[in-house]
Amino acid sequence: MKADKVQKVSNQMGQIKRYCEQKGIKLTPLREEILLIMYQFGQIITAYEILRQLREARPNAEPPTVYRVLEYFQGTSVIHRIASKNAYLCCINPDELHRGQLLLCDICDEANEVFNSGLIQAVTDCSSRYGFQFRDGLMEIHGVCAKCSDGAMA
Amino acid sequence: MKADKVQKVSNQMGQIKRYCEQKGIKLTPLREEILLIMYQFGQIITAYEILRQLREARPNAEPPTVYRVLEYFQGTSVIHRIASKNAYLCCINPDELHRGQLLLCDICDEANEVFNSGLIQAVTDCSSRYGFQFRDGLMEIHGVCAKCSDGAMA
DNA sequence: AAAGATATGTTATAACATAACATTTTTGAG
DNA sequence: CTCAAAAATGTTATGTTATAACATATCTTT
Repeated sequence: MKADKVQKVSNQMGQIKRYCEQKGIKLTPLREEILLIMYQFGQIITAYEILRQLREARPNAEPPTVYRVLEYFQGTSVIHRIASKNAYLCCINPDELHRGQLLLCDICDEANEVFNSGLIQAVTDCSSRYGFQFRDGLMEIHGVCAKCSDGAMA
Repeated sequence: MKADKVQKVSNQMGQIKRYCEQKGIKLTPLREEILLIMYQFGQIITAYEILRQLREARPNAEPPTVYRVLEYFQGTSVIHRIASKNAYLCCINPDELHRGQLLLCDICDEANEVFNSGLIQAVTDCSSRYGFQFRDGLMEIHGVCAKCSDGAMA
């Protein structure tokens, strides 16, 4: 792994640890290992991919081990579940109340989490026109990312 | 089943048959049976629920039988797959290019398909700010429907 | 009637997720 | 400190969703 990536992951781990301490979110060795796997993976990841990697250190790990940690972190806004991909992603900014938009590239599978309050407002307004109360959460938006739409790709 | 519901389902079947004929979408006995099951169910439905019902008439039906029909209809914009629910729904208005918004009630599971071009514009605009090309499709919006937010519910 | 395309049948398994109960570890009250 | 409750993790089994791969049947066109 390249040095700059090691540094990046290390920064992310430091940041999330501070966040968890502030919020009273308990980290355990298992939970930290799973966060580390997710940050190192650097993109959306499935529960079973986490399991495969976790087994390098813990050969006896079973699905519930992973799913319980994922559930705990979802409940504490540390990670998102991406329903349309059956995958998970560490939240870029848990302070933003765990909402925002996820721009999902259908070509390269890259996920870019952004926060646009105008769009949240637009959805809220549109919904209310039908008497529907929009529940703030992560909105999954599918399309093609900048890299993939810039020529280059066949 | 109540008479008005029978009438409604019958109308829906008539409408979709005309639509398919216009568009060159081939209906077969199996495909019609599955559409009928979906319209009669009247809400979002899982592939395995369709399978259970299909087996009343075709006891030997297996998952691929259902999934292939669902795939065919998705490709022809006759039904939507709802990723966040692992479920399927007949499209209210296939002519609207198979896009729009699906207001999904997290309490009663009701799905209401609507079409708001302003919202599509808002999402397109927001996405493009990040160099992302929004792919028009069904947007899944979670929240609470009018019925469920009107007191009454505990 | 034959050839190719389309649709469906059939068997097996992959991929995603949770229920239920056992054990271990942590935490807090007394 | 220590015991009891709570929290976390281990373990086994199974539920749920979806597809791969190959066989057979039907339809279509010549």
